[in-house]
Amino acid sequence: MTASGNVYDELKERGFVAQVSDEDAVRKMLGGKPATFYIGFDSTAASLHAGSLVPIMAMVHLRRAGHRAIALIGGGTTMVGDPSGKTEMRPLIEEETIRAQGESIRRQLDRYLRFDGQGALALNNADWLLPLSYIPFLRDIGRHFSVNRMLAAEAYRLRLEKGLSFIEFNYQLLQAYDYLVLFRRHGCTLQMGGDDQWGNILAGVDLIRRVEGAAAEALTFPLLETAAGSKMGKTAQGAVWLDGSLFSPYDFFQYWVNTDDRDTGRFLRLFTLLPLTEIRRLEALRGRETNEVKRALAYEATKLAHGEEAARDARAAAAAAFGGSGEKDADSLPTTRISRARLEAGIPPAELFAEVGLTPSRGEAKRLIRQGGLYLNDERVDSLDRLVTLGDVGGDGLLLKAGKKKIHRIIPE
RNA sequence: GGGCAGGUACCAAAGUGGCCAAAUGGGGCGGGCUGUAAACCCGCAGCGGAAACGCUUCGGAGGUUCGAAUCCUUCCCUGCCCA
Repeated sequence: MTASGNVYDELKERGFVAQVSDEDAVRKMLGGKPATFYIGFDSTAASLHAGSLVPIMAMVHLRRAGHRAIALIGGGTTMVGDPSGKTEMRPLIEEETIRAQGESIRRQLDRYLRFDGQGALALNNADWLLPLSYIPFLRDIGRHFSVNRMLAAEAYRLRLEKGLSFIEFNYQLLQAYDYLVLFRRHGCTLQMGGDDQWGNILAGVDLIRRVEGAAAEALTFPLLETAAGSKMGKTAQGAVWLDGSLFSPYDFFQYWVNTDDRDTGRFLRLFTLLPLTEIRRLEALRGRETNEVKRALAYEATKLAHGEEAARDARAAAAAAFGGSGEKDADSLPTTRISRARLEAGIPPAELFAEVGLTPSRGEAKRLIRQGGLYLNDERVDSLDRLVTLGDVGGDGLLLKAGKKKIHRIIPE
């Protein structure tokens, strides 16, 4: 907590604030009695990813300060697709898929927010969007929107060059309408979202003013990029999913450990609940010690996403893999069991590495062998036809490494 | 609906009958240096194969040809202009 004790100031200090409609009004709202706010999550995938952690953590902070959180699952809006900031149209998603994905997103959010129907609730805009009638909607809501103004918006600029279909052009109306519905039904007076949502959120603010004559506020979070300039929450292999079956807690932990030095302070503020005083201490550390800091970041973030036990396991596995400090635990490493018989016969290394998923194909494994990038028990594999046999297996099994960081363990059975 | 320009690998973008598994850039991956960081240097690059070589790929489907990403037909998609 900051000196003022106002969550708004805490959010700001932690780097959550990109734009606010009316800073004084928002500070006042969040400094007083419980206010109701919402953030929308479209159901475009079966899992949220690390990028979604910014809005999630913002909700967690506000919730801890006693405000009422509404997580709005975009079961209706996902049927349409948000063009904001996108270079091209997304393929439409099947209704059934959207429903299922929305449900799993709701479950993920529950980990962080604990939906209790009081201080935190999960709603789905499919409930009011899907039954809408076209003509009444146009007359009641559509008339408040200026096409001229929408076309001038930054969020559409790219799309005006590359093409924007009418269905996507409607997205903003639906999101604005969501805000209106939540204002009416739940007294929601603050909508937050990524900075690319600024236009959509303001459209809702305007709509509420026009039809209800009331003030509602908007707050956006910065769109994060890593110091290296890549999008937060994405790796070359794909998204850093919050779902442990899509992206293991171990990999999740490692993702954070591999944070760029320049990002650690920023990330500690955004992605952990550590007090600011502690964060300031940690980010002052330099050199080799920054690895300590990154482990703290990784541990906290993993704990929030997967629970304390998974976080401890991931930390132990990382220690085993990299020989760092902390308890080591080879059992926590990703492991595959291979029959004794196959090992006795001997397995070509490329086959083995590809089989356990350390390399996408045998060809890639061979490429790595030629480049000296594959290791058996930390010894470089120097030949394509040196077979892996039972003799290579030690007490903790057989350790495979692709590059210095991707690790897998083999246990005979 | 008409005219024009396009659809190539993760992205961008060359290639316009054989020398193309496909230039180049970015990204990626590996090695080196380091701190599981950054920067920098070197290298790799469809799948299978030790290799020879084989197989699949240039929006989809057909066709011409000894041979097609390249030519023809047709369909789908996108942008621009006109309606």
